[in-house]
Amino acid sequence: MPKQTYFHLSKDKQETLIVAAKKEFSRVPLHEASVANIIKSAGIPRGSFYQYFEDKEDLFYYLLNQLAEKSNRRFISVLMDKNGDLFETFIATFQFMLEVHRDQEHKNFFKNVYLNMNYKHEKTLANDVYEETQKTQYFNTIKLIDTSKLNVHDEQELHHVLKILMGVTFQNLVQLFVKEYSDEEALKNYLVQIDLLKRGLQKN
Amino acid sequence: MPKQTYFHLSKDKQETLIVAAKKEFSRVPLHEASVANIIKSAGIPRGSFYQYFEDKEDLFYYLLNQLAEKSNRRFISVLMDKNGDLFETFIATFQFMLEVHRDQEHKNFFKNVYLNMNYKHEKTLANDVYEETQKTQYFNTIKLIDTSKLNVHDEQELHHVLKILMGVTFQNLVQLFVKEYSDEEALKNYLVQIDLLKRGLQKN
DNA sequence: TCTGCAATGTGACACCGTGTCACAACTGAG
DNA sequence: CTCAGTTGTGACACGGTGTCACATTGCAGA
Repeated sequence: MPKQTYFHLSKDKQETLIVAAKKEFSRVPLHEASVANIIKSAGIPRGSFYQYFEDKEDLFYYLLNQLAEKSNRRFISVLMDKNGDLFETFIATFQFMLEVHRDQEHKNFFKNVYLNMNYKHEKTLANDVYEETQKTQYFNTIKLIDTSKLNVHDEQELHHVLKILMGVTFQNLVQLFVKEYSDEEALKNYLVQIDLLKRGLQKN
Repeated sequence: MPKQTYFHLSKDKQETLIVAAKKEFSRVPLHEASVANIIKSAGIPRGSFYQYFEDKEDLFYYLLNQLAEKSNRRFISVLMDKNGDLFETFIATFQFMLEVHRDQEHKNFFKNVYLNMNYKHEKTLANDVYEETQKTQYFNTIKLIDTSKLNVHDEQELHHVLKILMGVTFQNLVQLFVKEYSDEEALKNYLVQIDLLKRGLQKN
């Protein structure tokens, strides 16, 4: 989390920092990004940077979290639109992600995120970061799911279903960049996997 | 891949390097590891290191690949033992992984691998690295699978099933370190997920 | 045994990035 | 106008990387 000093800055300056950061994190993944480039691009002295952020990771995860929150809100609203249908929601979300990632403004940034998707990145994207909101938000989301269509017996199993779906979804987004799939191919593969998940991998 | 020079070294010296590398990569994840520590521990000059390896990544992935190959051979032999039962094989492999990771010699190394599991790590562990062997090995493995128990219609779907199972397996191994589960808890969770995958997430 | 080329060993060095710290500038309450 | 608290600033110490000129070794052929 950025330091208080950062939040005392004018919205303008905050935005400038974010833009500069995104530019650098679009160029290279986190561990190759340099503070030097960010400050040059934002036009602030080095010392100031460290007044605002602990380090580049602090800024990176703040940025990633902002984008994740947007996605998360979208996920919830789609879930409501689809009357709690989890599969439909995941598919719609995946499609939306394809669009977002196609967009030049975000493309390279997400490429660097997904190709270096480690636990902390995934946790951030799964909106698991700032613990206060985490649990309540999770329970609110869970409540929206229509479990009557799901093959689960208790909340425990529902939790695992979510884990599986998120895992598979992330995996497919990673593949999008690794294999340089077209949107159509990526979606096709994802749909096959979702279908397999729905109907079960084992023959009855 | 290490340079030829490395392979010209005596087995002893090779082993010393490997031990030193593993020590450093157990201490910290790849991007925090330093060549300085490896050479100090191995007792070789800096210049020599760069005679043997392109950089520390080269050494890291070589090491990881060695371990992955061991796992892979094990996977295949278990698959044969279990007469091609994919689920049984994955479960047995997961259990074996739990044992291996419990072992102090490997524990921290794998912790650093899994908590920073990015695409390249996963690809290496999935034994996807050196392209020549990759495809033939994949097809040989596939042939061993008893598809009569699986809810798949073609090889394409089988491929996706493998993707899903590997993804879920990796995810659970990561959780082992993130949540610091006991072996029993980790296995319990994994079994719940495998069971869900088998029977399908959607109610009939 | 000697010669000379190719392969390997070596560590000082140039370069680059990080995070800090002493000091400067600003701000606002009294 | 003052002064304490906050923020701005950039030079700097530190540590890590990969290279390169030179030293050493190994070995084939005379």
